[in-house]
Amino acid sequence: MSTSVLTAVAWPYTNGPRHIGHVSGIGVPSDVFSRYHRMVGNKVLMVSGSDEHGTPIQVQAEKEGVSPRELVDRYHRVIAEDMRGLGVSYDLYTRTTTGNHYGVVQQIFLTLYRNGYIVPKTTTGAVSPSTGRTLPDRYVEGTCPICGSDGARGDQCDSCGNQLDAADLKNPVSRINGEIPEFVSTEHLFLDLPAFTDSLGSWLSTRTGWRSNVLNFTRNLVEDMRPRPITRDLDWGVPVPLEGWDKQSMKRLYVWFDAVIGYFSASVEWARRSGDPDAWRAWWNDPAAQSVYFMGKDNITFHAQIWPSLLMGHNGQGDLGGTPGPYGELNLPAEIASSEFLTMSGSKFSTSRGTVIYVNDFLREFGPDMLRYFISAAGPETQDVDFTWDEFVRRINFELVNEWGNLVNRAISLAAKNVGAVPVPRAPEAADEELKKSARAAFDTVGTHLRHSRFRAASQEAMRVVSAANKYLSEQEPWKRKDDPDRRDTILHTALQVVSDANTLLTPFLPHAAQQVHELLGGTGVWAAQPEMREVSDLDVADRSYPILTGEYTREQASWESKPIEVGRPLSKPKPIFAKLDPKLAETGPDWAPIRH
RNA sequence: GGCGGUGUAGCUCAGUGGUAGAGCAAACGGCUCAUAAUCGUUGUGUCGUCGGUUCGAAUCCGGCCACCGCUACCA
Repeated sequence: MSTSVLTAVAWPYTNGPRHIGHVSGIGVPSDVFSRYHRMVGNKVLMVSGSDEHGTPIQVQAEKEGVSPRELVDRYHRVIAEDMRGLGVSYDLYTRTTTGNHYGVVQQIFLTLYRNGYIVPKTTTGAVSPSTGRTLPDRYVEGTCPICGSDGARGDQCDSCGNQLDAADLKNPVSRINGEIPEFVSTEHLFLDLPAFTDSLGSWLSTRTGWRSNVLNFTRNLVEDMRPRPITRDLDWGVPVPLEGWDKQSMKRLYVWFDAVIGYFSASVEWARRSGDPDAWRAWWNDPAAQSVYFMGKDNITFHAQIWPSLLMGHNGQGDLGGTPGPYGELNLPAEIASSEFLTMSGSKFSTSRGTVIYVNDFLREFGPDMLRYFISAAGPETQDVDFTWDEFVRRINFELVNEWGNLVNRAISLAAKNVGAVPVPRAPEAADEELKKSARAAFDTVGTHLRHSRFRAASQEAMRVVSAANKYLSEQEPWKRKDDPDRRDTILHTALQVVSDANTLLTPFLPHAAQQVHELLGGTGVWAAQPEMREVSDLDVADRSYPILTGEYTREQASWESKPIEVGRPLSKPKPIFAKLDPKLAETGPDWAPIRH
């Protein structure tokens, strides 16, 4: 039976190109997951986009001397290209500066407001005198009132580690332009999180199958929920659709509020572009649909606490009750698949320290599947993982190239040389049946791991089939069977069948290589479909266009089963699907990201 | 400070009560179809530390040590 699966992928902040840490916990795992579900026959909707609002964008734009829109136009394209190159199969990768997103966000806001979950409050905050914009605490610098050290930030002092309030800093200065911030009282709208204490708490208590760290962390949060501001004094964001607020150029919805709604607005945009504007309902209104959210651990609070609260408030399911808005009752997250962090030589990726590896550099030199394999086999799934070139070279050369690449080359070369086509199997023996059986059984074990987002275990199980096939060939020695062509053909047929099965099992991880292997085995057409960049017109704003990622994944042939290979298909001597990495890479790193000693 | 995580073979890790595991690395041997690839054999550990529960603990409980993350106006 086909299930509707929504793959909701965290929205990258549009302030620069992606590094491999960004995609290791989010892009690659979510894509492996989605590809698997499509192969099983489920209806997958995979959405994400660029998160483009907020103070950091504005600050950076000013630093670069461009408008915020120019900045995000540039990086949206760069990030989309990174994802395309990696083969992340979004049904829609869009952005938050679209007319559609603005409309959906405002509609959700209005429903929350009508249901009583949004309340005004007057607060005191730092404001830049020259621009009138909110100055977030971390952009205020001064002397720490506790330990007296200079250079403390408004949110926290790095010297003594205490949390601070920007208003308490001595000699506060804006880190953006050095001016002295004003502390003014200003009215803002708040999401009334305490009004979800009971509803969110009881919802969480019914969650099963979530990773325990996500559940524990969120339960902790629920114990102490305070109203959270959803507006800012800023002119870069979604306008507040309320009488009196909509005309103020310096009041906008706070970026986190509009960004999480992106999962839903992107689904709506996808539906509108598909020709059936209500098509999103299969994933959002049908309680049988599954929605799985992929993000880094720093984002758990937004996905397990705030986003469910927004949805409950919209649905009228919070402690204050209410009724759903025009979108009807929207599904809450079924699973929060949060990842840990990829570190670089023991510390966080850092642009300023030069410890960073950009996706586009990586793709240019190694192509997508080596990175995809490494992340799947050794990514930060349950704990932080340190990326080293040494480990990368080892995994790729010994596991991917030697075992899998060589098996493909070995089996097809043998068949091509001896038969020139997929040979006819004669009387199979026990060893043949056993190998084929274990390959067939792997569809269950690997599939179970993938459904539970256990990508390391899944790829390991798939590789087990590869090892078994190598061992089988060594034992059966088909190259010594010139005097018994029937037996030789049976062995070669078996080996090719298992290569085909292993290729299917590896397709979610290695979609590009899988396409090649499909063709080496004599197949034609699209085995694993890839996303494409498309330039589209904004659906609601005249004269505006932007690039999206989308794809026609229904035309791909890959399906999650052992398909009998077609006897008689011509085979020719293959070219290796992977080139081995130079071992020197392990010591020096590539010249665009050299290892520093 | 609070919350949480991690500490198992040289390396990367799996292993939630019943005689310590995998892959890689190392050593030796086989094979030579294949990208010097592949197959087989072999070793290795006070499972951070101290104590407790138990017939029995890497596995449960408590103390301690080391490293790390989060701590909400960060998007």
